[in-house]
Amino acid sequence: MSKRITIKQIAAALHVSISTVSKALNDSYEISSETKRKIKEYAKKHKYKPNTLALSLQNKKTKTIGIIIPDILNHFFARVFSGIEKVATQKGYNMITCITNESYHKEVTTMEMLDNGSIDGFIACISEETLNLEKFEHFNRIIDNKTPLVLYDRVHKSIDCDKVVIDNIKSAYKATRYLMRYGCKNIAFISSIEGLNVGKFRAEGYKKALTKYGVKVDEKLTIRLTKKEELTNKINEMLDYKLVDGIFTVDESSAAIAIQVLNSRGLSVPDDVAIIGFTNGILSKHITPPLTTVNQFGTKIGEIAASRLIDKIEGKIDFDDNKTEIIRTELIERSSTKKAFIKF
Amino acid sequence: MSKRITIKQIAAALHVSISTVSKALNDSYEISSETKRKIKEYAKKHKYKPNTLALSLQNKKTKTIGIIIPDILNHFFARVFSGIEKVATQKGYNMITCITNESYHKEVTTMEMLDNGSIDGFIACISEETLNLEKFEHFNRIIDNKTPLVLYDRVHKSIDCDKVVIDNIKSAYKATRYLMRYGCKNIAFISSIEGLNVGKFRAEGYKKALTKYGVKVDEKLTIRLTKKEELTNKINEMLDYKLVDGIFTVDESSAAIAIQVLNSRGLSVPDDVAIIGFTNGILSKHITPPLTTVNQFGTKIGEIAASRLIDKIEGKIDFDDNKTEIIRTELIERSSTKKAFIKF
DNA sequence: ATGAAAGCGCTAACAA
DNA sequence: TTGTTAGCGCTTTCAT
Repeated sequence: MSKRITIKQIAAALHVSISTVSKALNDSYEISSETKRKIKEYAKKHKYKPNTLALSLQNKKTKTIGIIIPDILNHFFARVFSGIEKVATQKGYNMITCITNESYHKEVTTMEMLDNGSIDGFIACISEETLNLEKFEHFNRIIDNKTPLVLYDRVHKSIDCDKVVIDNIKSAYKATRYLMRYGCKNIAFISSIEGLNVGKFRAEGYKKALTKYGVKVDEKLTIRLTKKEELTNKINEMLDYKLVDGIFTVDESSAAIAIQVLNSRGLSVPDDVAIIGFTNGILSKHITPPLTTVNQFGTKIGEIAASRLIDKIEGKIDFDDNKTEIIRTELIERSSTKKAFIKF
Repeated sequence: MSKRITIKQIAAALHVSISTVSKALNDSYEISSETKRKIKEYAKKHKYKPNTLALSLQNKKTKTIGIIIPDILNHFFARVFSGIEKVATQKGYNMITCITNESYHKEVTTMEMLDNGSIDGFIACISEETLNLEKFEHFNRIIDNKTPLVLYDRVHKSIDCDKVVIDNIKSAYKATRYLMRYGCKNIAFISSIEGLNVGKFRAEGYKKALTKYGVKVDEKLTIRLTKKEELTNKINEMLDYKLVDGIFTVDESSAAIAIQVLNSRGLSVPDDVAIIGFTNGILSKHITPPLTTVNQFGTKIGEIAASRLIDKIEGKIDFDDNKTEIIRTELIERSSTKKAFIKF
C-alpha cells in the first residue's frame, strides 16, 4: 500500500528543489533550519527511506560484503559465520552469502558475479575441490580488481591477501603430546579430511609429536580418508591390527564414530582408549563420554576476519598491507581423557 | 589493476553510441551482427561485466532475497538455510542474510533497512523475543509495501503471508503414541523451548496422545523450560519423583542431556527408558545410543520457501494468494527405542 | 539559502 | 541499423 517515497516526491510536495531536499536530509549547513525542519518532518511522516541502490551506485560503496562458505552444515563454519555477522552488523554492513558446497565451479562463478560492484569485499574459505585442483586464479583476479579479500581457515600461499587461520600443526602436536603425557603408548591418528590442507597439517603435527618424543610413526595406525564412508571399517581393521590406547581424530564426527566402534568391541572410552578430537562442536559436549577436543574459536576467527576486511574497505589499512592472523587454539579437557590414574 | 570497464568506455573506444553497445550486448535484433560481433569481442576482451547495481536501480529488481534466521548455530536452521540457498542459486538469486539471535530489535531494524529496494522479498523465521512480545507490525509493514514474504517454522496467525511449517501437534502426537505402543507406561515430556509457539504445540500433541489413549497427564512429568540451564536438575528432580520408562524431548540436546542424566543414575537407554527426540540433527546420529527422532526435513522447508518466494517475486503467483505449506515429518527409528521385546 | 544540472551505469522509447 | 534522450534515486558542484 504505502510504497516507498522518493526525494523527488518530497521536493514536489513541498515545492522545493530536489537538491534542497537532499541537502536538508543530510543536514547540510547550506539549508535554513526552517526548511530543514519542514523537509525532515515530511520525510518522517511519509517514512522516507533512501534507496540504498542509488546511493551505492553513486558512491561506489555498497556496505555489503560477500561471504563464501564451503559448507554451512559444518558447525565450525556456522560459528565463523556468526562471528562475521556480529562484526558486520555492528559496523553497518550487510552480508551476501554463498555456500559453495565445496565446489570449485560454484566458487568461481559466484565470486566473479559478485565482484562487479555488488560487494565491497570478500571473506572466503577455499573449497575442497579448488584446493585439490590448485586453481586459484579467480582469487587473484579479485585481488587485481582491488577488491579486498580475507581468507579464513583454509588458505594457500599462492594467494596474496589477508588471512585468518589457526596453527594446525602446532595444535595437532599439542593434542598428540597430551595423549603421550597422559600415558598412551600406541596412539592412532584418524582423519576424514585428508582432502584439505588443514587435514594434512594436522597429520604432520601428529607425526612431529611422536617423533619428537622418540616414538616411531606406524603408518598402519594412521587412517587418512577424504570422506566418512569407509571410516567404520577402517577403524575396525586398524583395531584388528593393533589395540591402541589413544586416538587423535582430526574432526568431531570421526571421534564419535571411533567411540561407537570401540563400544561395539566392548572397549571403553576413556578407560581402555583415550580420545581427543578436533573442533569443539555440539557433538563434543554431548556425546558419551564428552570429548576432549581442540577448540578452534570459530567465532573469533570470523570476527577478526570481518574487522580486518572492513578496515581494508574503509581505507584504514593500505590495500597491499596483508597480514596473516594466527588465532590460538585451546585444548578443552573432558571425560574422553579422564582416567582415574594418570601415569606421567 | 584491471578495474572493471563500463558500457560507456566500450562505446567511446569503438566510436559508437552507448545505446548501441547496450543493445548489442543484449543481443537486440536492431543491431547488425557485424557491430554486435565487434562490441562483444571488445567486451569479452576487456572482461566487461554489467553493473548489477545500475541494473537493479533501473528495473527495480535486485535478484536478491533477504533471509532472516534466528540462530545459525542451530542445525535445523542451517539445514533450512542450505535448502533456501540451493533453490536461490538455481534460480539466479543472491541472498542477504541476517541472523537475529532471537532479538526483536535486530529483526525489526534489519528488515526495515532491507525493505527499501535492496531485496525483492523475504524469507523469515520469527525470533523468540518477537514471539513473546507479540509485536508483528514490522512484518505487516513489509507486506503493506508489497514485498513478498514467506515465513517458515515459527509463524503467527496475525501475519497474513505465505508460510512453510510442520504440523507440530501431530508430530508430537505420533512420537508419544509410538512410545505408548512401544510399551511405555510413564512417559515424560521435556522441553527447553517453551518460549516458542512450536514448543507449546509439541506439548499439546504429547498431551493429546496421552489423553486419547486414556492416560492421565501428570504435570510433574512434564518439564517445560525456556532454556537449557536448569535442565539437568529438573530431570533429576523428576526422576526422584517417579521413574519413567519413556521420554519425549522436544529438541535434540535435551535428549542428549536426558541420556547423560539417566546414565549417571545407572539407568540405561533404551533398556530402562526409551527416548524420542525432535529434529534430526548431528547429535541424534552420533550420541550413544543413537536417537530415535522426529525428522523435520529442514532442507525441504527451505527449498519450498524459496520456490514460493521466487514465484511470488516473479509474478507467477498473485501477491495476495497466500498459502500455508505443511511439510510432513517422519519418525526415524534408532537405538534409543530398540528394546528386544515390543509389547502391544 | 536555494536551485539547476551533471553524473553514477544502464535501459528503453523515440528519432534519424 | 544506429543514435539521442530521458530517467531510475541520489549526491554534488556550480550558479543564482
